[in-house]
Amino acid sequence: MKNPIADLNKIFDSRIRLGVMSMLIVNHEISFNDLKQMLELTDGNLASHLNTLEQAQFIAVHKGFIGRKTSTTYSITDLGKQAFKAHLDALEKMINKL
Amino acid sequence: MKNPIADLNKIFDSRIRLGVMSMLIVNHEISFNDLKQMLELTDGNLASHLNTLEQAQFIAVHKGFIGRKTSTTYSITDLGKQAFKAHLDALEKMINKL
DNA sequence: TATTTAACTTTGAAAAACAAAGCACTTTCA
DNA sequence: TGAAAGTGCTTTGTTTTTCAAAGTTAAATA
Repeated sequence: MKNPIADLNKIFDSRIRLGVMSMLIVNHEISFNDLKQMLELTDGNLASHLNTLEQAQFIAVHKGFIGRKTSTTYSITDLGKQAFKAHLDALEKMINKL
Repeated sequence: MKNPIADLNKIFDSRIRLGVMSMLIVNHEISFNDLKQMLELTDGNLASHLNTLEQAQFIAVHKGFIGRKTSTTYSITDLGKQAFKAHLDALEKMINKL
């Protein structure tokens, strides 16, 4: 038998990063503020998790405006999509022995 | 829209505890040593995660023998089964927007 | 002009993860 | 018989991660 957790991606151990990714898979683009409210996080906490995901190049940041107000939005990258799907596959494999 | 991570169980954020539970769902009983080898962990690390799961009453410990050698085995409790399934449901709901 | 909002960064504390070593007990091997 | 090895821990201490709170910059609104 094989180590069932070896293929899980460490970046997605965090529920918050998992939540961000799952939201970005569904919604093409989401603002900082929406993520914050949806996941019920403080600014600093969200920012640091987004940073981790950006470092890994799993998400991309877009600085823009709504009217003249700044609005930062985030989207998933191809690499991020790949990694997330691989993680979900690993989870499934681990669990589908049920 | 609802917070997608609110229903995830914090105990299962850990890949190791997730791995232990997934193994115990499939195999009725597993020894300390087998878990250790399968998950590639040090004694201390495994023991502390098992302790967390035991505290939560998600697993039960059985001290026994194989021949005359001591052998501690672990099994999942009904509560553990419930909690794990609820976690998997939450994961699925989070992801099945795909 | 004062306040608010957005999106951070910085700081620091608390919690969690982890490896290594020690330990009690038993068994096996030389 | 004595040394080495295995099982299943606990203890210790370090590293990593998480997180909240406060500070920051810049623009918008009252």
